[in-house]
Amino acid sequence: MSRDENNVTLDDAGPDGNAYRLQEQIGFILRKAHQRHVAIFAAHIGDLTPPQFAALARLRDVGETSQNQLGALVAMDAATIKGVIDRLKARGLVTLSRHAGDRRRLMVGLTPQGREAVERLVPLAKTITAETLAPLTAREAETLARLLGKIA
Amino acid sequence: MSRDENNVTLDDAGPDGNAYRLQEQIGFILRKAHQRHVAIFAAHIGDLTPPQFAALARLRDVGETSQNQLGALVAMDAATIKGVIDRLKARGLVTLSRHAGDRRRLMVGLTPQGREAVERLVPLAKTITAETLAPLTAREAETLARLLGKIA
DNA sequence: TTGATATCATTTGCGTGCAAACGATTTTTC
DNA sequence: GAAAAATCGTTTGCACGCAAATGATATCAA
Repeated sequence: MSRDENNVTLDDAGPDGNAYRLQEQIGFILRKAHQRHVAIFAAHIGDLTPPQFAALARLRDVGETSQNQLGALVAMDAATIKGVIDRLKARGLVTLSRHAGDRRRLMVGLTPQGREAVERLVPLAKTITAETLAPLTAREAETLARLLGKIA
Repeated sequence: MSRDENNVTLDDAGPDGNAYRLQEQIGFILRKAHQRHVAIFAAHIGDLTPPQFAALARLRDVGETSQNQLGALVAMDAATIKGVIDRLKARGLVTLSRHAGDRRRLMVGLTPQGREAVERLVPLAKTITAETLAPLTAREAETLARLLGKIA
């Protein structure tokens, strides 16, 4: 063996070992991990999606807020949060009202049923988090959450 | 201070500190991290989505495969991969043909343009991975990929 | 005050992502 | 070989998620 000492990779790679394997890319793994979490969520909470639950849970914490503000709190743009809120409204879990001082704002609040739903589902949500992290040790789960938070 | 020694949490929590904060749940952080990655992807590769690129990249690695098989390789169910392939087909990046021995199978292959697109985009894809991981050290990135892989 | 700009919300269009039901084709089982 | 079961693909319906365009209202500046 004279030249070509970098002959370590398993498949096509340039002379500097610069292969591109989809399965190793962070975006691909991220998508799969997210998919698994959604599946676990659906298995435990069948009648509410993760975004819907997120909106309810955040609403419980911060109280009545404008629709777009709530969207910012749960990482949804204006178009997306609108659909989520519409569906929660149709199920009687939130109330909508115009802001007194600013007629552009659409205020969103929890109904008693909405609040009851959050309280009832929080234990399940904890289970979902635990099951998602089940393949990891407590220490690893801590690390994952921290690193993921950095790139989120 | 006599009882209630666990008084550490910042907001509502039971006597055993069991608060539920949405922002700390792995599913929520996962969704946000995924969103950021998709945004970075779109900023670099505007005319192809991550799933579309994933299908092309995997197709380059494994050669001609059936539609559902390819779906399994890129973590998409039958309904989803169909839409992705349809759009790639419409853009002349893949070819479709019936399998000789099994007339149920729809074989998918790269066209010359499809192959050219993959080769051209792989460097950009590497940049996208790097930018997504930019907030982390090389060591942290390694750890994140490993832990994420465990829960994916 | 008015005119420009910013903000809040809505709508449309497109692309995932999944469940469920379906038809067509194998493969298995008896 | 015929019935039953499995596999491959398609279609429909629903729910995000985002870009872009639009209308209504508020705020800022001249």
